[in-house]
Amino acid sequence: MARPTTPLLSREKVFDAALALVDGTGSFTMPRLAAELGVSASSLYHHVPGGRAEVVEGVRAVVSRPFAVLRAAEGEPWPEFAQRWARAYRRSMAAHPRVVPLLAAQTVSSPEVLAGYEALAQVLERAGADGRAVVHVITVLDCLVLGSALDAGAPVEVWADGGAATPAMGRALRAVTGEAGDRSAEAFELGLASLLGGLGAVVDRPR
Amino acid sequence: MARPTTPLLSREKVFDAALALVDGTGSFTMPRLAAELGVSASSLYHHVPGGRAEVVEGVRAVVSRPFAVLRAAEGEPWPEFAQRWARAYRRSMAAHPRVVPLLAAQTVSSPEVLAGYEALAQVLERAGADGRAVVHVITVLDCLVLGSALDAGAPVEVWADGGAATPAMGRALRAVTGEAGDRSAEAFELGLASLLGGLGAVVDRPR
DNA sequence: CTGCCGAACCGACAGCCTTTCGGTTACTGT
DNA sequence: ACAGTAACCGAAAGGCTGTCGGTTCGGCAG
Repeated sequence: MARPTTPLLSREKVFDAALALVDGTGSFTMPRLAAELGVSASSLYHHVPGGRAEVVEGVRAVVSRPFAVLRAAEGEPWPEFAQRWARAYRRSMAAHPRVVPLLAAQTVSSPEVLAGYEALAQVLERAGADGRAVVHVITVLDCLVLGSALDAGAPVEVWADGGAATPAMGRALRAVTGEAGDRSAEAFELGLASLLGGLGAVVDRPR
Repeated sequence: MARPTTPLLSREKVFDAALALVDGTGSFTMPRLAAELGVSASSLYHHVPGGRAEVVEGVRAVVSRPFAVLRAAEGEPWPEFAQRWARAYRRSMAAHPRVVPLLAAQTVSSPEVLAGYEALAQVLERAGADGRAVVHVITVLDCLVLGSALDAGAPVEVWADGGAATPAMGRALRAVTGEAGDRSAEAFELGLASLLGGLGAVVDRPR
Protein backbone atom coordinates (compact mmCIF):
# COMPACT_ATOMS: atom_id res chain seq x y z
CA MET A 1 0.00 0.00 0.00
CA ALA A 2 1.14 3.51 -0.68
CA ARG A 3 -0.73 6.54 0.52
CA PRO A 4 -4.33 5.60 1.35
CA THR A 5 -7.24 7.73 0.18
CA THR A 6 -8.33 8.41 3.72
CA PRO A 7 -5.69 8.40 6.49
CA LEU A 8 -5.69 5.24 8.56
CA LEU A 9 -4.12 6.85 11.61
CA SER A 10 -4.37 9.92 13.80
CA ARG A 11 -2.75 10.84 17.07
CA GLU A 12 -5.99 10.21 18.87
CA LYS A 13 -6.45 6.77 17.34
CA VAL A 14 -2.89 5.86 18.25
CA PHE A 15 -3.26 6.90 21.88
CA ASP A 16 -6.64 5.24 22.28
CA ALA A 17 -5.36 2.00 20.78
CA ALA A 18 -2.28 2.11 22.97
CA LEU A 19 -4.41 2.54 26.06
CA ALA A 20 -6.63 -0.35 25.02
CA LEU A 21 -3.56 -2.49 24.41
CA VAL A 22 -2.08 -1.78 27.83
CA ASP A 23 -5.42 -2.24 29.53
CA GLY A 24 -5.80 -5.56 27.82
CA THR A 25 -2.34 -7.07 27.87
CA GLY A 26 -0.43 -5.06 30.46
CA SER A 27 2.36 -4.33 28.04
CA PHE A 28 2.88 -2.34 24.92
CA THR A 29 5.32 -2.31 22.02
CA MET A 30 5.27 -0.36 18.80
CA PRO A 31 4.87 -3.42 16.57
CA ARG A 32 1.91 -4.71 18.58
CA LEU A 33 0.30 -1.31 18.61
CA ALA A 34 0.72 -1.04 14.86
CA ALA A 35 -0.72 -4.51 14.36
CA GLU A 36 -3.72 -3.55 16.46
CA LEU A 37 -4.25 -0.59 14.16
CA GLY A 38 -3.76 -2.67 11.02
CA VAL A 39 -0.68 -0.73 10.06
CA SER A 40 3.05 -1.18 9.87
CA ALA A 41 5.12 -0.09 12.86
CA SER A 42 7.05 2.55 11.03
CA SER A 43 3.86 4.35 10.04
CA LEU A 44 3.30 5.28 13.66
CA TYR A 45 6.25 7.65 13.54
CA HIS A 46 4.48 9.94 11.09
CA HIS A 47 1.85 10.77 13.66
CA VAL A 48 3.94 10.40 16.80
CA PRO A 49 7.43 11.64 15.95
CA GLY A 50 8.62 11.22 19.51
CA GLY A 51 8.19 7.46 19.25
CA ARG A 52 7.40 5.24 22.14
CA ALA A 53 7.89 7.88 24.84
CA GLU A 54 5.46 10.21 23.14
CA VAL A 55 2.88 7.46 22.92
CA VAL A 56 3.21 6.85 26.64
CA GLU A 57 2.74 10.55 27.31
CA GLY A 58 -0.30 10.51 25.07
CA VAL A 59 -1.75 7.64 27.03
CA ARG A 60 -1.04 9.57 30.21
CA ALA A 61 -2.94 12.54 28.85
CA VAL A 62 -5.92 10.40 27.86
CA VAL A 63 -6.04 8.57 31.16
CA SER A 64 -5.67 11.61 33.35
CA ARG A 65 -7.94 13.98 31.50
CA PRO A 66 -10.55 14.08 34.29
CA PHE A 67 -7.86 14.99 36.76
CA ALA A 68 -5.84 17.30 34.54
CA VAL A 69 -8.67 19.78 34.03
CA LEU A 70 -9.25 20.40 37.74
CA ARG A 71 -8.92 24.02 38.84
CA ALA A 72 -9.40 25.51 42.26
CA ALA A 73 -12.54 27.53 42.85
CA GLU A 74 -12.19 31.12 43.91
CA GLY A 75 -11.23 31.15 47.58
CA GLU A 76 -11.25 27.36 47.92
CA PRO A 77 -9.09 26.33 50.90
CA TRP A 78 -5.99 24.37 49.89
CA PRO A 79 -6.76 21.19 51.82
CA GLU A 80 -10.12 20.98 50.13
CA PHE A 81 -8.66 21.39 46.66
CA ALA A 82 -5.82 18.98 47.45
CA GLN A 83 -8.41 16.43 48.46
CA ARG A 84 -10.42 16.88 45.27
CA TRP A 85 -7.20 16.74 43.30
CA ALA A 86 -5.93 13.52 44.88
CA ARG A 87 -9.31 11.82 44.60
CA ALA A 88 -9.69 12.70 40.94
CA TYR A 89 -6.13 11.62 40.24
CA ARG A 90 -6.67 8.32 41.94
CA ARG A 91 -9.97 7.71 40.18
CA SER A 92 -8.32 8.33 36.83
CA MET A 93 -5.47 5.95 37.55
CA ALA A 94 -7.48 3.26 39.28
CA ALA A 95 -9.64 2.99 36.18
CA HIS A 96 -6.57 1.74 34.30
CA PRO A 97 -4.35 0.00 36.84
CA ARG A 98 -2.15 -1.68 34.27
CA VAL A 99 -0.95 1.60 32.82
CA VAL A 100 0.32 2.86 36.17
CA PRO A 101 3.69 1.08 36.03
CA LEU A 102 4.14 2.31 32.49
CA LEU A 103 3.47 5.90 33.47
CA ALA A 104 5.49 5.70 36.66
CA ALA A 105 8.58 4.76 34.66
CA GLN A 106 8.61 8.01 32.73
CA THR A 107 8.86 11.70 33.62
CA VAL A 108 5.57 13.58 33.32
CA SER A 109 5.89 15.93 30.37
CA SER A 110 2.40 16.03 28.91
CA PRO A 111 1.35 19.70 29.04
CA GLU A 112 -2.23 18.90 29.93
CA VAL A 113 -1.17 16.81 32.91
CA LEU A 114 1.45 19.34 33.98
CA ALA A 115 -1.35 21.90 34.02
CA GLY A 116 -3.11 19.73 36.58
CA TYR A 117 -0.01 19.76 38.77
CA GLU A 118 0.36 23.49 38.24
CA ALA A 119 -3.14 24.08 39.56
CA LEU A 120 -2.25 22.42 42.85
CA ALA A 121 1.12 24.17 43.00
CA GLN A 122 -0.56 27.55 42.61
CA VAL A 123 -3.06 26.84 45.33
CA LEU A 124 -0.32 25.76 47.71
CA GLU A 125 1.83 28.74 46.83
CA ARG A 126 -1.05 31.13 47.42
CA ALA A 127 -1.60 29.46 50.79
CA GLY A 128 1.91 30.47 51.78
CA ALA A 129 3.91 27.32 51.07
CA ASP A 130 7.49 27.82 49.91
CA GLY A 131 9.04 25.91 47.01
CA ARG A 132 10.19 22.98 49.10
CA ALA A 133 6.82 22.57 50.71
CA VAL A 134 5.10 22.62 47.32
CA VAL A 135 7.35 19.90 45.96
CA HIS A 136 7.09 17.77 49.05
CA VAL A 137 3.33 17.98 49.35
CA ILE A 138 2.83 17.14 45.70
CA THR A 139 5.37 14.35 45.87
CA VAL A 140 3.77 12.74 48.88
CA LEU A 141 0.26 12.99 47.44
CA ASP A 142 1.45 11.73 44.07
CA CYS A 143 2.99 8.80 45.75
CA LEU A 144 -0.07 7.91 47.77
CA VAL A 145 -2.21 8.12 44.65
CA LEU A 146 0.01 5.92 42.53
CA GLY A 147 0.53 3.33 45.22
CA SER A 148 -3.16 3.14 45.93
CA ALA A 149 -4.03 2.96 42.25
CA LEU A 150 -1.65 0.06 41.77
CA ASP A 151 -3.48 -2.29 44.10
CA ALA A 152 -6.93 -0.85 43.43
CA GLY A 153 -8.07 -2.81 40.43
CA ALA A 154 -5.32 -5.32 39.90
CA PRO A 155 -4.40 -8.12 42.25
CA VAL A 156 -1.49 -7.08 44.44
CA GLU A 157 1.52 -7.38 42.20
CA VAL A 158 3.98 -5.53 44.34
CA TRP A 159 5.36 -8.48 46.19
CA ALA A 160 5.32 -12.21 45.58
CA ASP A 161 3.99 -14.86 47.92
CA GLY A 162 7.04 -16.20 49.72
CA GLY A 163 5.33 -19.47 50.61
CA ALA A 164 5.91 -21.07 53.98
CA ALA A 165 8.58 -18.53 54.89
CA THR A 166 6.07 -15.70 54.98
CA PRO A 167 2.89 -16.92 56.66
CA ALA A 168 1.51 -13.57 57.77
CA MET A 169 1.97 -12.04 54.31
CA GLY A 170 0.41 -15.11 52.73
CA ARG A 171 -2.71 -14.70 54.84
CA ALA A 172 -2.86 -10.99 54.09
CA LEU A 173 -2.48 -11.54 50.35
CA ARG A 174 -5.18 -14.19 50.28
CA ALA A 175 -7.48 -11.86 52.17
CA VAL A 176 -7.35 -9.16 49.51
CA THR A 177 -7.27 -11.15 46.27
CA GLY A 178 -10.52 -11.04 44.42
CA GLU A 179 -11.82 -8.14 46.44
CA ALA A 180 -13.59 -5.18 44.95
CA GLY A 181 -11.62 -1.96 44.60
CA ASP A 182 -13.72 -0.21 47.23
CA ARG A 183 -11.70 -1.66 50.06
CA SER A 184 -8.50 -0.13 48.84
CA ALA A 185 -10.29 3.18 48.40
CA GLU A 186 -10.92 3.00 52.13
CA ALA A 187 -7.19 2.82 52.84
CA PHE A 188 -6.61 5.63 50.38
CA GLU A 189 -9.11 7.89 52.07
CA LEU A 190 -7.52 7.19 55.40
CA GLY A 191 -4.04 7.90 54.13
CA LEU A 192 -5.22 11.04 52.39
CA ALA A 193 -6.91 12.42 55.46
CA SER A 194 -3.89 11.67 57.60
CA LEU A 195 -1.52 13.29 55.15
CA LEU A 196 -3.57 16.43 54.64
CA GLY A 197 -3.72 16.89 58.38
CA GLY A 198 0.00 16.47 58.81
CA LEU A 199 1.01 18.45 55.78
CA GLY A 200 -0.68 21.54 57.13
CA ALA A 201 2.39 22.01 59.31
CA VAL A 202 4.46 22.56 56.16
CA VAL A 203 2.03 24.63 54.12
CA ASP A 204 0.65 26.92 56.77
CA ARG A 205 4.09 27.84 57.89
CA PRO A 206 4.85 29.20 61.36
CA ARG A 207 6.19 32.58 60.27
CA MET B 1 39.24 -18.74 26.71
CA ALA B 2 37.69 -21.92 28.02
CA ARG B 3 37.29 -22.67 31.69
CA PRO B 4 39.61 -20.46 33.72
CA THR B 5 41.72 -21.87 36.56
CA THR B 6 40.02 -19.68 39.10
CA PRO B 7 36.39 -18.65 38.46
CA LEU B 8 36.03 -15.11 37.22
CA LEU B 9 32.47 -14.71 38.44
CA SER B 10 30.29 -15.36 41.45
CA ARG B 11 26.73 -14.36 42.29
CA GLU B 12 28.03 -11.80 44.71
CA LYS B 13 30.39 -10.25 42.18
CA VAL B 14 27.61 -10.10 39.63
CA PHE B 15 25.19 -8.36 41.98
CA ASP B 16 27.79 -5.93 43.27
CA ALA B 17 28.86 -5.01 39.75
CA ALA B 18 25.26 -4.58 38.68
CA LEU B 19 24.62 -2.25 41.60
CA ALA B 20 27.72 -0.24 40.75
CA LEU B 21 26.65 -0.06 37.14
CA VAL B 22 23.18 1.23 37.98
CA ASP B 23 24.54 3.66 40.57
CA GLY B 24 26.95 4.96 38.00
CA THR B 25 24.99 5.04 34.78
CA GLY B 26 21.36 4.75 35.82
CA SER B 27 20.77 1.85 33.49
CA PHE B 28 21.80 -1.73 33.22
CA THR B 29 21.99 -4.35 30.48
CA MET B 30 23.50 -7.79 30.48
CA PRO B 31 26.19 -7.00 27.90
CA ARG B 32 27.33 -3.91 29.79
CA LEU B 33 27.37 -5.78 33.06
CA ALA B 34 29.43 -8.54 31.48
CA ALA B 35 31.83 -6.02 29.99
CA GLU B 36 32.25 -4.43 33.40
CA LEU B 37 33.20 -7.84 34.73
CA GLY B 38 35.52 -8.58 31.84
CA VAL B 39 33.41 -11.46 30.67
CA SER B 40 31.03 -12.37 27.88
CA ALA B 41 27.33 -11.78 28.41
CA SER B 42 26.39 -15.42 28.12
CA SER B 43 28.68 -16.37 30.99
CA LEU B 44 26.45 -14.52 33.40
CA TYR B 45 23.76 -17.16 32.97
CA HIS B 46 25.90 -19.81 34.63
CA HIS B 47 25.80 -17.93 37.89
CA VAL B 48 22.42 -16.26 37.53
CA PRO B 49 20.16 -18.74 35.71
CA GLY B 50 17.16 -16.46 36.06
CA GLY B 51 18.76 -13.89 33.81
CA ARG B 52 18.11 -10.21 34.04
CA ALA B 53 15.21 -10.45 36.48
CA GLU B 54 17.29 -12.46 38.90
CA VAL B 55 20.08 -9.91 38.72
CA VAL B 56 17.61 -7.17 39.60
CA GLU B 57 16.38 -9.19 42.55
CA GLY B 58 19.95 -9.72 43.62
CA VAL B 59 20.56 -5.99 43.49
CA ARG B 60 17.42 -5.49 45.54
CA ALA B 61 18.71 -7.90 48.16
CA VAL B 62 22.09 -6.15 48.33
CA VAL B 63 20.58 -2.69 48.54
CA SER B 64 17.98 -3.53 51.13
CA ARG B 65 20.04 -5.73 53.40
CA PRO B 66 20.01 -3.22 56.29
CA PHE B 67 16.24 -3.08 56.09
CA ALA B 68 15.59 -6.73 55.38
CA VAL B 69 17.12 -7.96 58.62
CA LEU B 70 14.92 -5.82 60.86
CA ARG B 71 12.88 -7.75 63.41
CA ALA B 72 10.50 -6.45 66.05
CA ALA B 73 11.72 -6.54 69.61
CA GLU B 74 9.70 -8.49 72.13
CA GLY B 75 6.63 -6.46 72.99
CA GLU B 76 7.56 -3.57 70.68
CA PRO B 77 4.43 -1.55 69.79
CA TRP B 78 3.52 -1.75 66.11
CA PRO B 79 3.76 1.97 65.33
CA GLU B 80 7.27 2.03 66.72
CA PHE B 81 8.38 -0.93 64.65
CA ALA B 82 6.63 0.41 61.56
CA GLN B 83 8.53 3.64 62.00
CA ARG B 84 11.88 1.86 62.36
CA TRP B 85 10.97 -0.28 59.35
CA ALA B 86 10.03 2.60 57.10
CA ARG B 87 13.08 4.64 58.10
CA ALA B 88 15.47 1.79 57.48
CA TYR B 89 13.80 1.02 54.16
CA ARG B 90 14.07 4.61 53.06
CA ARG B 91 17.69 4.89 54.14
CA SER B 92 18.55 1.79 52.13
CA MET B 93 16.83 3.09 49.02
CA ALA B 94 17.92 6.69 49.29
CA ALA B 95 21.53 5.52 49.33
CA HIS B 96 21.02 4.29 45.75
CA PRO B 97 18.37 6.51 44.17
CA ARG B 98 19.03 5.37 40.63
CA VAL B 99 18.13 1.77 41.38
CA VAL B 100 14.69 2.67 42.69
CA PRO B 101 12.98 2.85 39.27
CA LEU B 102 14.59 -0.46 38.37
CA LEU B 103 13.31 -2.15 41.51
CA ALA B 104 9.89 -0.53 41.32
CA ALA B 105 9.32 -2.08 37.91
CA GLN B 106 9.56 -5.62 39.22
CA THR B 107 7.68 -7.70 41.79
CA VAL B 108 9.57 -8.24 45.02
CA SER B 109 10.55 -11.90 45.16
CA SER B 110 13.90 -11.90 46.91
CA PRO B 111 13.42 -14.09 50.02
CA GLU B 112 15.58 -11.89 52.21
CA VAL B 113 13.55 -8.83 51.35
CA LEU B 114 10.26 -10.69 51.68
CA ALA B 115 11.39 -11.64 55.18
CA GLY B 116 11.61 -7.94 55.95
CA TYR B 117 8.01 -7.46 54.80
CA GLU B 118 6.95 -10.54 56.73
CA ALA B 119 8.35 -9.07 59.93
CA LEU B 120 6.09 -6.05 59.60
CA ALA B 121 3.12 -8.18 58.56
CA GLN B 122 3.50 -10.32 61.68
CA VAL B 123 3.70 -7.31 63.96
CA LEU B 124 0.58 -5.83 62.40
CA GLU B 125 -1.25 -9.13 62.59
CA ARG B 126 -0.36 -9.57 66.21
CA ALA B 127 -1.65 -6.05 66.87
CA GLY B 128 -5.06 -7.18 65.58
CA ALA B 129 -5.04 -6.00 61.98
CA ASP B 130 -6.92 -8.15 59.48
CA GLY B 131 -5.54 -9.13 56.10
CA ARG B 132 -6.82 -6.07 54.29
CA ALA B 133 -5.37 -3.73 56.87
CA VAL B 134 -2.01 -5.46 56.68
CA VAL B 135 -1.86 -5.11 52.90
CA HIS B 136 -3.00 -1.51 52.93
CA VAL B 137 -0.66 -0.36 55.67
CA ILE B 138 2.32 -2.01 54.01
CA THR B 139 1.32 -0.70 50.59
CA VAL B 140 0.97 2.86 51.79
CA LEU B 141 4.25 2.79 53.69
CA ASP B 142 6.01 1.11 50.78
CA CYS B 143 4.77 3.79 48.51
CA LEU B 144 5.81 6.66 50.75
CA VAL B 145 9.26 5.15 51.07
CA LEU B 146 9.77 4.63 47.35
CA GLY B 147 8.44 8.02 46.40
CA SER B 148 10.56 9.74 48.96
CA ALA B 149 13.64 7.76 47.97
CA LEU B 150 13.15 8.79 44.36
CA ASP B 151 13.55 12.48 44.97
CA ALA B 152 15.97 12.12 47.86
CA GLY B 153 19.30 11.88 46.12
CA ALA B 154 18.43 12.57 42.53
CA PRO B 155 17.12 15.85 41.22
CA VAL B 156 13.36 15.72 40.94
CA GLU B 157 12.77 13.62 37.87
CA VAL B 158 9.14 12.91 38.39
CA TRP B 159 7.81 15.76 36.36
CA ALA B 160 9.33 18.04 33.73
CA ASP B 161 9.48 21.80 33.85
CA GLY B 162 6.58 22.96 31.75
CA GLY B 163 8.14 26.36 31.07
CA ALA B 164 6.01 29.46 31.03
CA ALA B 165 2.82 27.43 31.29
CA THR B 166 3.65 26.27 34.79
CA PRO B 167 5.12 29.17 36.75
CA ALA B 168 4.36 27.94 40.26
CA MET B 169 5.85 24.53 39.55
CA GLY B 170 8.88 26.14 37.97
CA ARG B 171 9.53 28.16 41.11
CA ALA B 172 9.03 25.11 43.30
CA LEU B 173 11.37 22.98 41.21
CA ARG B 174 14.09 25.61 41.20
CA ALA B 175 13.78 25.90 44.97
CA VAL B 176 14.62 22.24 45.54
CA THR B 177 17.25 21.55 42.89
CA GLY B 178 20.73 21.35 44.29
CA GLU B 179 19.49 20.92 47.80
CA ALA B 180 20.85 18.36 50.21
CA GLY B 181 18.79 15.22 50.72
CA ASP B 182 17.91 16.22 54.26
CA ARG B 183 15.05 18.39 53.13
CA SER B 184 13.24 15.51 51.51
CA ALA B 185 13.84 13.46 54.64
CA GLU B 186 11.88 16.17 56.40
CA ALA B 187 8.88 15.61 54.16
CA PHE B 188 9.25 11.88 54.60
CA GLU B 189 9.21 12.15 58.38
CA LEU B 190 6.16 14.35 58.23
CA GLY B 191 4.34 11.96 55.91
CA LEU B 192 5.36 8.99 58.00
CA ALA B 193 4.15 10.50 61.24
CA SER B 194 0.84 11.55 59.68
CA LEU B 195 0.28 8.13 58.19
CA LEU B 196 1.13 6.17 61.31
CA GLY B 197 -1.30 8.31 63.26
CA GLY B 198 -4.09 7.79 60.76
CA LEU B 199 -3.43 4.14 60.11
CA GLY B 200 -4.03 3.33 63.73
CA ALA B 201 -7.72 3.46 62.95
CA VAL B 202 -7.29 0.47 60.65
CA VAL B 203 -4.88 -1.59 62.71
CA ASP B 204 -6.32 -1.09 66.18
CA ARG B 205 -9.75 -2.01 65.01
CA PRO B 206 -12.84 -0.91 66.91
CA ARG B 207 -14.01 -4.37 67.92
C1' DC C 1 -5.38 21.54 -16.69
C1' DT C 2 -0.67 20.68 -15.30
C1' DG C 3 2.95 20.21 -12.32
C1' DC C 4 4.81 19.87 -7.96
C1' DC C 5 5.16 19.35 -2.90
C1' DG C 6 4.05 17.28 1.19
C1' DA C 7 1.59 13.64 3.71
C1' DA C 8 0.98 8.82 4.67
C1' DC C 9 1.90 4.42 3.91
C1' DC C 10 5.33 0.31 3.20
C1' DG C 11 9.58 -2.68 3.35
C1' DA C 12 14.18 -3.10 4.69
C1' DC C 13 17.49 -2.61 7.84
C1' DA C 14 20.75 -1.02 11.52
C1' DG C 15 21.59 -1.47 16.20
C1' DC C 16 20.48 -2.80 20.67
C1' DC C 17 18.77 -6.09 23.87
C1' DT C 18 17.95 -11.04 26.13
C1' DT C 19 18.53 -15.73 26.06
C1' DT C 20 19.93 -20.33 24.24
C1' DC C 21 23.08 -23.62 22.38
C1' DG C 22 27.12 -26.15 21.20
C1' DG C 23 32.07 -26.23 21.85
C1' DT C 24 36.20 -26.18 24.74
C1' DT C 25 38.83 -26.58 28.82
C1' DA C 26 39.75 -27.19 33.86
C1' DC C 27 38.73 -29.10 38.23
C1' DT C 28 36.78 -33.11 41.29
C1' DG C 29 35.42 -37.45 43.01
C1' DT C 30 35.76 -42.26 42.51
C1' DA D 1 42.60 -42.82 35.01
C1' DC D 2 38.44 -41.05 33.80
C1' DA D 3 33.80 -39.67 33.80
C1' DG D 4 31.03 -35.71 35.08
C1' DT D 5 30.35 -31.14 36.04
C1' DA D 6 31.49 -26.23 36.12
C1' DA D 7 32.89 -22.10 33.76
C1' DC D 8 34.07 -19.77 30.03
C1' DC D 9 33.41 -18.39 24.82
C1' DG D 10 31.28 -17.40 20.10
C1' DA D 11 27.34 -17.58 17.31
C1' DA D 12 22.90 -16.91 16.54
C1' DA D 13 17.75 -16.57 17.13
C1' DG D 14 14.20 -13.49 18.05
C1' DG D 15 12.26 -9.11 19.66
C1' DC D 16 12.31 -4.14 20.10
C1' DT D 17 13.13 0.87 18.65
C1' DG D 18 13.95 3.96 15.29
C1' DT D 19 15.59 5.51 10.41
C1' DC D 20 15.62 5.70 5.45
C1' DG D 21 14.34 5.44 0.69
C1' DG D 22 10.53 4.34 -2.26
C1' DT D 23 5.72 4.84 -3.76
C1' DT D 24 1.32 6.81 -4.20
C1' DC D 25 -2.32 10.09 -3.19
C1' DG D 26 -4.35 14.82 -2.24
C1' DG D 27 -4.25 19.58 -2.86
C1' DC D 28 -2.55 23.99 -4.32
C1' DA D 29 -0.24 27.38 -7.57
C1' DG D 30 0.11 28.94 -11.89
